[in-house]
Amino acid sequence: MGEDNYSLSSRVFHTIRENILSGKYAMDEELKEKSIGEELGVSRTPVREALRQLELEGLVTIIPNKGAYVVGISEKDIRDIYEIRSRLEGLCARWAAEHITKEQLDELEENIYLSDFHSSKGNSEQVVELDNRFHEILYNASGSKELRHILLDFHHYVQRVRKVTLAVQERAVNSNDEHRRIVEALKAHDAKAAERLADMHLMNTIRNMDNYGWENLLK
Amino acid sequence: MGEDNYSLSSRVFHTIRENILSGKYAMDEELKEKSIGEELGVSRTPVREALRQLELEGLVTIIPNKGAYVVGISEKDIRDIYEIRSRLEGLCARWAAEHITKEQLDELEENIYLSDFHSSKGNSEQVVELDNRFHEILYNASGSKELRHILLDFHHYVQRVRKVTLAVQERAVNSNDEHRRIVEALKAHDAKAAERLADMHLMNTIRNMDNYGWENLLK
DNA sequence: ACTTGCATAATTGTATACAATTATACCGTA
DNA sequence: TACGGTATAATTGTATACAATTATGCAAGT
Repeated sequence: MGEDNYSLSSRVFHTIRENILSGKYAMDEELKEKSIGEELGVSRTPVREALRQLELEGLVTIIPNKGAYVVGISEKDIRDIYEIRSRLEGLCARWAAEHITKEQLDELEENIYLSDFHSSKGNSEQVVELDNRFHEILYNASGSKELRHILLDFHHYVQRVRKVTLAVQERAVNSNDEHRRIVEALKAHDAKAAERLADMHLMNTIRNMDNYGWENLLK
Repeated sequence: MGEDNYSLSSRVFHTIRENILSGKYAMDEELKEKSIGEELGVSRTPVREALRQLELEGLVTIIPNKGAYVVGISEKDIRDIYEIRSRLEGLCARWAAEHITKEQLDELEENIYLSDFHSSKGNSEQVVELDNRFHEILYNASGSKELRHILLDFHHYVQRVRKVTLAVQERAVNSNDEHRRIVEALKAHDAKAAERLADMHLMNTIRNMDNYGWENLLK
C-alpha cells in the first residue's frame, strides 16, 4: 500500500518539497545537487529536474552557475496566500454548489464525521489529512481544472502552518464546524452562502493565526 | 539588444512555452526530447528540464516512460481563468491602491498615453506589449510577491487569446479606457473603486470574447 | 483478413563524463 | 596583519552513454 510506482525524478521532487515545507531544509539554505543526490541515493540528473520544478513553484531560487537556495516564507506571504485563497475558495465553493455530486457530498459528510472524532481525540495528524481531503473534494467539485490546480498549489504551500494550527484542538473543532456549515450550503445548492462561508472559513484561519502568535508558526 | 545571457536550459524552456502558446506545437502533439533538442541545437538534458517545468505550469502532460504531450486549452479553461483573474486582479488593484508609488503611477499614465496612440493606429503588437506592461505594473504595485506570481502566470497563460482580442481596434480602445479609469482610482487611492473597476475590466474581456466568437479565438 | 508472438527500433529514465564557472586556500608582498 | 593573485577544488551546465521501457514491423498461425 502506498507503494506508488512513480518515477525517481518525481519522488525526488516530492521529497525535496516535503523537506522544505517541513523545515528540514532551512530558509536560504543552499541545496547542492551532489549532496542531495547522495542523500536520496540518486544521481544529479533527477535532482536538477526537481530543483528546476521547485523554482517554478517558488520554493527555491536558482542563481545561474551558483546554486539553488530555499526561499523563505514570511508572515506576510502566508497572510497574502490566505487572503488570495479566501477569494478563490469562495469562488470554488460557489461553483461546487452548482456541480457537486451526491457521492462527493457523501464523502464530505463522512469527512466531517471522522474529523469530529479525531479532533476530539486530539489526533492532529489525521485531522490535517482529513482537512487536506475536504478541500480537495471541493476543488474537484468546482469542475474547474484551472481553479483546482491553483488551489491545490496554495493549499500545499501552507501545509506547514496548517499542521501547527490544526494541532490546537480548539481550532480543529472550530474549523470542522465551519466545514459543516459549508457542506450544508452545498447540499442546499446555495451558491451564495457557500461562497460566503468558504471565504469566512479562510479569514477565520488568519484570525486564528493572529491569536496563536506568528512567532510559533514560523518556528 | 535582447541578447539575454540566460542559461541554455532557461532559453529552451521559454522557447517551448512560446511555441505552445503560439500554436506552433498543436494540442495533444507529442514533444520528443530528441527532435526538440535537434531543432533548438541542444542535447536532451535541457529539453527534459524544460518539459518537466512546463508540466508544472500545466502546459504539458508527461506520461512516465511514454512521452510529453501538449495540453490543449478550451473555451471553458479560458472562461475560468478570466473569472479567477477578475477576483485576483480586483484584489491586486485594491492592494495597489494602498501601496502604489508616484513612479508607478507615472508609468501607468505614460502607458495609457502610448496605448491610446498605438490602438488608434492599429499597432496591435505594441498594444499587447503595453497591456502586458500595464498589468505587470499593477502586480508589482500590489506589494505581494505571491499575488504577483500567480497573476503573471495566468496572464501569460492566456496570451494567445489576448493577442487576438486586442487586435480588434474597438476592444483595444475600450480596454484602454478601462485601464484609464483604474488608474484614476489608484491615483485617488480609492481601493474599493480600483477593485471594482479591475474586476469589471476582466469581466468585460470575457463579454468581448463572447461577442467576438470563440471559434476564432481558439484557431 | 485478423490476431499473436517475437525481434528490432525508438524513446524515455538515469548515471556519468567533461566543460565552464565559481568558491576556496595558500602564497608573497607591502 | 591586510591585501591581491594564482593555483586548486568544488559546483553547476551540458552532452553523452547506458539501462529500462515502450512502440513498431513482420512473420506464422488460425
